[in-house]
Amino acid sequence: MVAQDKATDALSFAKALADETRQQIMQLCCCQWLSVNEIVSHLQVTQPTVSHHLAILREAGLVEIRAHGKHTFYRLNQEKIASCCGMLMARFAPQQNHSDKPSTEA
Amino acid sequence: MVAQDKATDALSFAKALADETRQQIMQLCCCQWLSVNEIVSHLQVTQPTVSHHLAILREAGLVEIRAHGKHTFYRLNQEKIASCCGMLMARFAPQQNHSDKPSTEA
DNA sequence: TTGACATATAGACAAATATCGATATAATAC
DNA sequence: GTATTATATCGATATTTGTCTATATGTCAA
Repeated sequence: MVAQDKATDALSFAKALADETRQQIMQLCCCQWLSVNEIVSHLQVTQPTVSHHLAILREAGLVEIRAHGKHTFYRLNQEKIASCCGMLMARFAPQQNHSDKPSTEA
Repeated sequence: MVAQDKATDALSFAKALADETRQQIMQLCCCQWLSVNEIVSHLQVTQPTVSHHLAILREAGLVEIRAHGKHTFYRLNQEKIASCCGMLMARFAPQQNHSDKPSTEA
């Protein structure tokens, strides 16, 4: 597995999060394994749409997958979420001094 | 100032981050005040495009603004970034036990 | 006031994407 | 085997969004 650079990680993480339906899916399968149909039954979109969003979350590494007979179970990858949030903070909210005024102040 | 609900915050934060040009802008004005033209000079897009992205970052509360004569200076709001990242983690990566197997396991 | 400069806004257009219905794939049940 | 169920993929479409040019707004200098 080749590590992506930080910028790519930050972008793909943000893009994966940037949809309301995907955030709803993430809320649903946070802390529990759910099959695709179980997820569909909680939302107002069709099964293909849910599969599409799950594919995006999967490619971003934000969900774990487990096949079990006819069913495929998904669960949110909370560790990945935590590490991506930490990466975002390190990238955009470093804890260091910053000036309080524009440098070109009169 | 009316507080948005968590879901709205999480979505607008993610959407604001979900563009490469905006992330470049955020990198540039992290820890320093920059005028719009200074930002433009570092990027490969036009001034109106930068203004457009700054408006999106502004609406999400991710940048601070300071007018100074003809110039308008922007700086990344690192505290907001940190709080939004914390909110995302609380929402999608709560530190609690979760089962290791699908509940419907045979 | 006029002109130059800095930024924002408006409108058009193209690219990306969220959604759907239809269908393919795969596993189980009969 | 066929039928049924669960999920993924395909192709079309509508919406969103990023970008541009043109222009408006606002500030400063002469």
